[in-house]
Amino acid sequence: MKTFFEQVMEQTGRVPRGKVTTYSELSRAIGKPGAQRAVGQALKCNGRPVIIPCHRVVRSDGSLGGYGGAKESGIRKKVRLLRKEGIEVRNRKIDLKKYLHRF
DNA sequence: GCACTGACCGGTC
DNA sequence: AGACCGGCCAGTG
Repeated sequence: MKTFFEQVMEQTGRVPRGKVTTYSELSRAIGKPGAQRAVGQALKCNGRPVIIPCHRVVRSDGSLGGYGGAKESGIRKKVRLLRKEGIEVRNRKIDLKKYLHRF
């Protein structure tokens, strides 16, 4: 049994390019619905966005949520990465109906 | 083991 | 649409 962090990172890495997932869906995929806060902890602590594409994780309402470092700065980069993957980003929000990846 | 924290969520105002 | 509130969960001191 891996740690919660390991599970989160693994699932996050499974999100294909051009799609996104929510903290809620992620927690559900791990088998702990309602552990979205913990999921956020894992992503912020991973400290390795290189091997873990945390920019593909957004909030359930479509807002980007957060990212490492300063809010705006991190968000800015996140938006850029998402757009690069072919995801339409409108004012820090995305269309979950189109880009939400289900496990 | 208790208390506080946080890249959250859903509902309400 | 933006702001507030209470509730959940794992990590940390």
